[in-house]
Amino acid sequence: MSTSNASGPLTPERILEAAEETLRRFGPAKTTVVDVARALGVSHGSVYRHFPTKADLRDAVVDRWLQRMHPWLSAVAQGEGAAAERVRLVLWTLAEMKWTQSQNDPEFFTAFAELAEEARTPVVAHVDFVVAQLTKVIAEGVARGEIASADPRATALAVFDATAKFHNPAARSEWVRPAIDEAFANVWTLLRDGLLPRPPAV
Amino acid sequence: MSTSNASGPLTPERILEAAEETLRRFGPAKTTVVDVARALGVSHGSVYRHFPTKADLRDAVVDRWLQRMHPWLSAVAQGEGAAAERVRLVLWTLAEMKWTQSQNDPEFFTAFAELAEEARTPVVAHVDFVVAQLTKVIAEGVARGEIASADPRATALAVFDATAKFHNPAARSEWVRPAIDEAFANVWTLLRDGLLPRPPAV
DNA sequence: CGAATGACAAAACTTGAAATCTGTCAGCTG
DNA sequence: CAGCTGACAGATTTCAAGTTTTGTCATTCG
Repeated sequence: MSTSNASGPLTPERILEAAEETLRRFGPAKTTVVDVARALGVSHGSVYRHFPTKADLRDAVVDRWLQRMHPWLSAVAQGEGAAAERVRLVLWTLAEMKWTQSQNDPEFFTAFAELAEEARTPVVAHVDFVVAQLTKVIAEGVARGEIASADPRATALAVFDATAKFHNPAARSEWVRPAIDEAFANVWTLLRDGLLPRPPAV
Repeated sequence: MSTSNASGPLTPERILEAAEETLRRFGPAKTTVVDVARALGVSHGSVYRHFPTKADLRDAVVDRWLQRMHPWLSAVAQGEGAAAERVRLVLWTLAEMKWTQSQNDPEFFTAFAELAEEARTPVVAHVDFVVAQLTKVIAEGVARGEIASADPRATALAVFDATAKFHNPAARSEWVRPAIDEAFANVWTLLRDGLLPRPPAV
């Protein structure tokens, strides 16, 4: 019996699509490779032809999820306006996207946050991407005299770490509005004052 | 048969001592109220006379553990020197005490970190204490013209939140030395520059 | 001949019956 | 009689047997 699927050859992309859908429906605890294969109308052996282990498949799904945010972050990083304001926007966008997802679909977000805890590699790549965007904006701000920093990458890491509470899914239990907006505003006030160049002492 | 214990009447303090010791030996998952009672040579009914539920006993142990840090934090908060430096010292001491414990006795620290995740009330009290210390130092700095802040409590919360990565046990997996010392230094540079008053623009 | 299958062994999970634990309280004991 | 005990009911956890899942690979299919 051939359960052959309408949509062409089996590709990593089609598997990832089906895996994310299955994860969404059953949750990370209940999703098996056989479930994913069934959603595609193939045997589980075929899935293993493209992803050597279940952990690799899971990491690839997490990677896809994280990378979907990247265009939005690039956009605000490359926008117009003062460098400090663009740093704020990158951090805010990063946090806001996660808050929104976590509020709109808590189960899905929790599922992905749990997966992300295990999936070191894609998370490291995501952090690297965000820090690279911040570094670019800060370096530009330094060049224009809008931001004071001896080492733009160190400063980028510092603002990223200092706002961890707002974008790290591990802290999601504290994302209660409106308290979290206020906390972000308070932290940002301090960071912005730390970024701005000081006029030479009199 | 009386397994009567040498040391006087059963007090909450003696129970907490035994509970902490038992938790340390068996871990939070394997510790039962019966174990604690056995360590004291009493029946578990006697423990329930002093703590209405196991959760209350656990919270009291966590509370004791967190409060043991308080004298050290008060000491640096009340020390001499510039206000900003004392803010740094409070945050550093808070982080350092946790890093040290987590390195010296990882199992014990993990156990307590897990307990703390469930024990809302003592954790809130601990955060309140630390923020109160920071608020005092910042308010003093503002009075002396050493620190710029429109609202010392908001600023205290901001520096506390901005350093969450360094003192929140939930982030303990990232406490790898020496990377974490450097990350702290970078964040602090930014926060300090945000705290210092700016000379009036020319 | 490359892509896919499905039978298979080992590992990881599920299940439910037995054991243990929590929290109560009537009664004992010093 | 104040403080403690231990039997007890209901909730939770353990453990071993049974089931499912992962990952491999010889074989089949187009």
